Amino acid sequence: MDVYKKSFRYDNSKSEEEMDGRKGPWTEEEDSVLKAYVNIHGEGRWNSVARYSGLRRTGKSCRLRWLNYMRPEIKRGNISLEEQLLILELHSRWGNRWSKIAQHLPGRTDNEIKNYWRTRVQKQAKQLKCDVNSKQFKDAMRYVWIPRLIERIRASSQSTSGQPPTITNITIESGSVQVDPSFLPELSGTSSDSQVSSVTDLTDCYNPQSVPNYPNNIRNGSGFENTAAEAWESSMETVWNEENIWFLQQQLHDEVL
DNA sequence: AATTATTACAACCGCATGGTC
DNA sequence: CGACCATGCGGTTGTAATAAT
Repeated sequence: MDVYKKSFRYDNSKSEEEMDGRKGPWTEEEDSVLKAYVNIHGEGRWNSVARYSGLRRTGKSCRLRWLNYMRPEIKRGNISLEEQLLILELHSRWGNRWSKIAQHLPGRTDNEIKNYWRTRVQKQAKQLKCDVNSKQFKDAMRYVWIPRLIERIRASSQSTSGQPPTITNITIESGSVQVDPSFLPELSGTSSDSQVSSVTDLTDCYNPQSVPNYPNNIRNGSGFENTAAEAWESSMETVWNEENIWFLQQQLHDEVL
């Protein structure tokens, strides 16, 4: 599932770099060498990997390539709704502790989560003309974005009976998270989505004056097109274990009460 | 159809941390 | 204790792909 197989055009052909240590995108040959070496010797000792594998890369580079791209358990593809929810929740608690957050998302790397945050979440904040750490934006996330995600997760679980247990089993105190689904911001990230419109939705629906009495005051959002988002969501692969579900339930419980 | 703007994400960098001598 | 080295982490950059104009 190599979605991202771009061929960057760093100048990889310089013989000096070949001697001193290459930079830029990894080639398939390099990947093969790294994979073979790690399969034999295991992870860690990255400087040794760099030194003895024949790769002209730094230990750092080898480590990064392995952890963020080549590990067999790496999950590729779009971030699922459940994963988005977990990222938002955990980030609200831990801030930019990407590595820590990633530990609770099996198959996802800190780099991927960081990229998700920067490209999606920070962009929303920018559109709202507020800082990502501001109360305004945190309220928008807490009272608009997250409930929306929960609703969508619930909806998707109801439409897929017989599925393994998922995060959709979360129980939230009645009345605490009741938001008109059509009101909430678009979160999807497919290339077919209109990034601008999704941002505009969040901007439009967020009304600082009405928020203090949330959740009852969140109303009147205009709907927006979900087609692309739903197509994207339906293609998601979600792997959840009991521990993750329990963990998120705790997170949500703490937030709601 | 061509050009410009935006998005996604791999990879790099600098700094922090921890282990060893 | 301090110097050195390896590794980990978070911020940032660069570029291909895609969307918008």
